[in-house]
Amino acid sequence: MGDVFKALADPTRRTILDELTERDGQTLFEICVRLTSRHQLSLTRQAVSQHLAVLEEAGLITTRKQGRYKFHHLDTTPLAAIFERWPVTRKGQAP
Amino acid sequence: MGDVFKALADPTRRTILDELTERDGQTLFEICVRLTSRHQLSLTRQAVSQHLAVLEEAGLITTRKQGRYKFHHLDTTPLAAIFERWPVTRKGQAP
DNA sequence: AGGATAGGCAAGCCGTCACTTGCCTGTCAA
DNA sequence: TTGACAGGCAAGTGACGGCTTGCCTATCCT
Repeated sequence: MGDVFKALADPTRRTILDELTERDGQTLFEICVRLTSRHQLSLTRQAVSQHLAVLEEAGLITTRKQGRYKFHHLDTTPLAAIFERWPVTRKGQAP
Repeated sequence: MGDVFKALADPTRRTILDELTERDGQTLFEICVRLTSRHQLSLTRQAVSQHLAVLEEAGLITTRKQGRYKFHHLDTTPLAAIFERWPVTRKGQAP
């Protein structure tokens, strides 16, 4: 479970999750392009690749290889464990 | 929002949140004792104090000072922003 | 077949972070 | 009032993390 938070601790990785939320199943180069063109993040391909490896190890993304392409898919199920551990109490909720 | 994930990235801080979930409004020394006695974590008082500062800056705990005691209270409302950003899709949920 | 494309592996650099050590401030009780 | 208790403020150290550089493998297209 610690891997999930470690993965989410980096702002670039959170931006990657945002990009996959908007358009799922992107490849490494697509993510690189969108990070530079839409978020002004000029990162090396290897840097993004390492970020994706961290996200995959945390279980937040799954990969599907097809030919020479590797597509990345978002998986938010690990986030559900957060709420089971520390229930979120909003205003007006019963104590 | 990045402060929340940075705060949750450390296992000791997550354990502190667990302790405050079980018993809210603890003081610094109480947390120290419970970390050592129940979680086998032998940390200095200052180390725990720094962890609490990080958690407070992230908005995950609030402090209430009374005399020479300072009580720490859990606040899980920042966690709600996680689900608003990346909706958790459980199995059997409508696409 | 051969070049171009998509991606992987490994070492190195630099900043941040967790933790300690040392000392100082404020509050309560005897 | 003086010590004991609860907490705070730094500065220093060692390790981990993010990023780059350089090179290598695999797949597709002409």
